[in-house]
Parts: sequence; structure tokens; C-alpha cells
Amino acid sequence: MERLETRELSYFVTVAEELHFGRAAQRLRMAQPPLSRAIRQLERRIGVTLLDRTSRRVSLTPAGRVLLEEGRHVLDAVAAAERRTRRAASPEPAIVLAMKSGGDGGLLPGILAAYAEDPVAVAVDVVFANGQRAAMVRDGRADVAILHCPPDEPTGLDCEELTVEGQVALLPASHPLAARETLRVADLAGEVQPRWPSDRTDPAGPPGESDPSARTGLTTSSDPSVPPAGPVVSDGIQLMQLVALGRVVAVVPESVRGHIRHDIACVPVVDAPPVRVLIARSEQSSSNAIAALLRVAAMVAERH
Amino acid sequence: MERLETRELSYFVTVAEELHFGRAAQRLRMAQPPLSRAIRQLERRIGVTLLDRTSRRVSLTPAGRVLLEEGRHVLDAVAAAERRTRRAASPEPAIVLAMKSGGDGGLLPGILAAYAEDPVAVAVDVVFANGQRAAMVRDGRADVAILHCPPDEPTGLDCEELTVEGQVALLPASHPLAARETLRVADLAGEVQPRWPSDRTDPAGPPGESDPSARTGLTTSSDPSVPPAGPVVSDGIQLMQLVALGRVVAVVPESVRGHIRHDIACVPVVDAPPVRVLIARSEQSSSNAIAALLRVAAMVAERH
DNA sequence: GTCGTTCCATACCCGCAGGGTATCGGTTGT
DNA sequence: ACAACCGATACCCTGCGGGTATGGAACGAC
Repeated sequence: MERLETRELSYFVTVAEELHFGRAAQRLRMAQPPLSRAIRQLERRIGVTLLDRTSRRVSLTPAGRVLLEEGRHVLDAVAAAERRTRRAASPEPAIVLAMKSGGDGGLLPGILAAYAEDPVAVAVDVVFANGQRAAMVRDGRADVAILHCPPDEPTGLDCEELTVEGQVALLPASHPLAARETLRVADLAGEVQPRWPSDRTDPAGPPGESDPSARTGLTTSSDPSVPPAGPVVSDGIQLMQLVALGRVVAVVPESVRGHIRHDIACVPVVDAPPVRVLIARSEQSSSNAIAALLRVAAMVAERH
Repeated sequence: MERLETRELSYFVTVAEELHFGRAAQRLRMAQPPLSRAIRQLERRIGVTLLDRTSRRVSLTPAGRVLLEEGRHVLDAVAAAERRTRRAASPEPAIVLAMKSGGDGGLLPGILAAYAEDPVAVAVDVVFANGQRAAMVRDGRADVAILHCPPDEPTGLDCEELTVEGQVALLPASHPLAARETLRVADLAGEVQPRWPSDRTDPAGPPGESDPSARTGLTTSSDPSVPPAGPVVSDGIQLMQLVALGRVVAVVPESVRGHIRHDIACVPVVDAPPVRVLIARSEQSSSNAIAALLRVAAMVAERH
């Protein structure tokens, strides 16, 4: 009995995501027949049917769904192994911390200062990433990340809760609601909300690769109750500009109050779900430098 | 740039464990030259030196140590992917729970009974394993395991603490210390303690493969301060027999008091480190059947 | 020093697995 | 009924993964 190879897993994951051999082969930069054959071999080897194919549509069996999930995990682990090994070979090792700009609940300066005192501390590279932070930890692009729990999905990560924050609405100072003491989510119904770039899907793929949603030709506005999707913003400055111009209204964790422009009003949204600010790392990684950072972070967060 | 294959990783992990190309090749059932070549290719591909070789000895670089750890994790994940997929394809899915016999702190019956009430419950297969329980969860042979924290190493697992137990010494009724109310670890110095089979290394390997320690010819009694290693016991019955015969004295969690023979005395060891009883699962595995089991277990443990 | 042993690297060869092109055949929408 | 779509099959070929033979450096014995 042979062992599963990562190439086969990556083939299967791609097909399972596309549910279409032709497109999957395209994404994998190969022809469709060898791909079909490889998947068949995979199925025979583990003795399980993973896909139900008619010549018209492809769908996952229950076993296929679990292999999709497990396979993604394997591929992340492989990517992480490679990246972490490369970084371990660099002359001066460092920890990579991923966060959304302004998304640290104001805790990061204190954490870094306290960590620098630690005997096992090493340099900390802070990188800013909008979506993808959890994925970055999973596949080794980052060692730790600061996540906001409702949007982010910390499955498979080793997390520590730092704070729980309420949310506030950012409004142009001239907005009718700007004078209110508090708001409720219902008050903001119909307002245009900004979107951050693709938190869900992996925007990687080789250049010249088209967006999957663009491929279908229509903008997948499946749910008409959602207001017309707002403009895509990729950093806090852009967001502030759009708010100031009255183009969007944003709901963000209250700690961003610290760095907003004076022409923007900031009103608590009392019934918005509270946001848990987490610090997460990969579940293995027995590095004590990283463990120390987590420990210090928890202590700093403890005493507000 | 090509992707890392699991075959290469398994080659590297084997070499890194043996620190000897010849023996590694033997374990991998292949000749030594292709193995050397494969490792070189691996190093060139990721652009990092993993091993320092003189023609006399092989040693790991820091990067090599990282890849050894990450590689093991990948191989576990691959094995888990295959096994979980196979089990998902079985007509009637079940959860596999691994435990040491008598190692459940007396909680398991209650947990299983409560779990059976849960709406999403599925069948639970209980398997007994002496060492290896953590590894079984990591590589998919089990879905959850009951661990005893000091000996077991829950790195990379998602754990829930069920209880903390003190430890007791099992002595033959005729033993001079059997009448004591309490003991200290020092009192047991010099007593012969039983050993459980290979908690550390993987005893797998194809039949006809010799034990690595046997290969060196000597019994690796590197630390002479440890009393002459006791007999290996592989289940609780054997242990009880050996204790009753006065051949060994065992120190075990206090919950085993429930099922000892009448000719064995049981005395608390007050300064033995307390044992944390954990229930652990793999860090991903978003299966809600498993999540429910963990939840129920925590509740049952809560109310003693 | 020299010889023998050990052990990793190099040189060279071979078979098959993995990838490509051409084409078939079943399903579906018009 | 026909065209379009899409996965499966048939067939070829290159390159990679594996084998054997041998080189060459490092140590130990004497």
C-alpha cells in the first residue's frame, strides 16, 4: 500500500473546490485527462469513492468532504514546513506577527515592549494583512496573528483571548445619525458598508488567472436583502476617506477610536455582536520564543 | 519552484532520526545512493542546508531541526487524512476513543452515558492503548483520547482538562510500607518500578525490522542512577500480578483504587506530581459529533 | 605511516509513473 | 435531432525515482 503524495492531494483539493475537472486542470496548469486519471488512482488507492461524477456534474461524497478538509490541512502544513524551515535558516531568526492595521485593540505596543524584556525574545516582524491572517498562521507565512473572532475562523489554531470589544459605527460628522449617543444595527440598515478584499477565498493563483466569481459572468448577488455591495477598501486610510466623503458607513471595533480623523463621528452600536480579540499561533511549533510571546501577550491583556 | 512531496519529507525525517544514511535507507527499504540524492535535491529545492555531513558523522542544522518537527507533523496529517477518509466512507460512522485501561479516572461510563443522550451522538469505539495515545490522535488512528498529562505530551492537540488526580502507590499487602497512611516519593527510592512498552518511539516498522536499541547491541542503560529497569507490563492485570508477587511497586493515579485486587495495598504518595486527566482531539476536525463528545465530557467532569 | 573499515557521494543505467494529444461516449439544453 | 459540454479511454513519450558499482574522505589499529 502506497503513501498519499501531496501532489495527489493538491489535485484532489483543486477538483473538489472547482467541482469541474476541466477548470481544475486549468488551475493546475495541466491537461484534463491526466488529472482524471490521478483522481481515479487516488480513489483506488485508498479504496474510497470521493466524487460522484455524471458527465454533467461532479459532486463530493461524504468521504470526499472529509478528504477535502484534511487535504487542505495537509497542504497548509507542507507549505508551513517549507516556509518555517527557510526562515529558520536565516542568520537572524525573527517571529512574524500578522495583524489588520488598527486591529490590535491598542494592545500591541504594550505587548511588544513587554516581550522585548523577555530573556528568550527575538525580533518581531509585524506584517499587515486584511483577510488571510488565520490562513497565514496555518500555512507558515506568519507565526502568530491577532484575529477578530466573529469574522475570523480560528479552527486549527492555538488561541488566547486578549480582549472583548464592543463595536462602533464610523459616520461622516454631517450624517444625521452622527449626533446620536448610541445606535442599533437596525439603524444602519440600508447604509452602504465597505468590503475588505476576499477574506474567504485564496486570491493567489498565477497572474492571468481570472476571479472565480467573474468566470460565471454574474456577480453572484444571490441574497437581494443585502444592500448593494459597497466599495472594496484595502486599508484604514482608504476607509476613513470613504467615510468622510459619506460614501460608506463602517462598523468597527471600538479600539479604533484612537486613530480616527476629526471629521468622522464614532457612535457605539449597542447590539452589534462583541468582537473577541485573539492572539493565535499554529498548534504545534514548540518554539519557546513564540510561546513566550503568547504568555506575555496574555499578561499584558490581563491588566488592561 | 516545485512543491515538497511527502515522500521526500519521509526520507528526510528518517535520515534525521537515524543520523545515518545507511540505516535510514535500510529502514526505508531502499538503497543508500538514491536516498542521499533525494536529500540533496530537497536541500537544493528549498535552498537550505539541513544536514552537516562529514563522511564520519551526520548532524542536524537548526533549520534541519525545524524541518524534522514540521515534517513529522505533515506525515501525521497525511496519515490522518487517509484514515479519516476511509472511516468516513464506512456505512456507519463511529468515533474512536483511545485510552489506557483504567486510565479514565472513573469518568468514562458517565461520559458515554451522557453522550448517548446527545442528538448528534454517533457510536463510540473504545480502544485501549498503552503508549501512543497522543500519537494516535495526531495521525488519525483515533479521534479523541484520554491522556494523563505528565507522561503524555499533548502538543498539537486540542485539550480539555477533566480532572486532576493525586497518585497512589500499589504495594503487596505484606510490604513493610503497606501499613503507612501516606508515603513520599523518597520512600520508594530503590523499589523496582514497572515499565509500559515504548511510550516514546514508534514501534511500527515492517515485520523483520529490528528494534533500534537492539541494533547497537547494548541496552542503553545510560543513566545508572535509575534503579535496574523493571519488567515491561502491557496491561493492568499483569501489573496487579507483579505487584501482588512483590516484584514491582507501581505509582498510579488514585482513581485506579476502584479496581485493584484485595491483596494489594494502596497508599497515597503525597508529594508525587498530580496527574492531569485530559481529553484531547486533533486540532482541526470540525466534526460536530466529536465536538459534542468533548462538550459532554467537560460537563460530566464538572459535576465530579 | 599504512592498511582496513566505514560511510557518504558520484557515475551510470533502467523501468515506469506522470504528463501530453486525440478521440470517444454519455448527458443536457434548444 | 443536433450541438455543445465534459469526463473517460487510448496511446505515446519524457524524465524522475530507484538500482548497482565504485570512488574518496575520515577515523582507528598496529
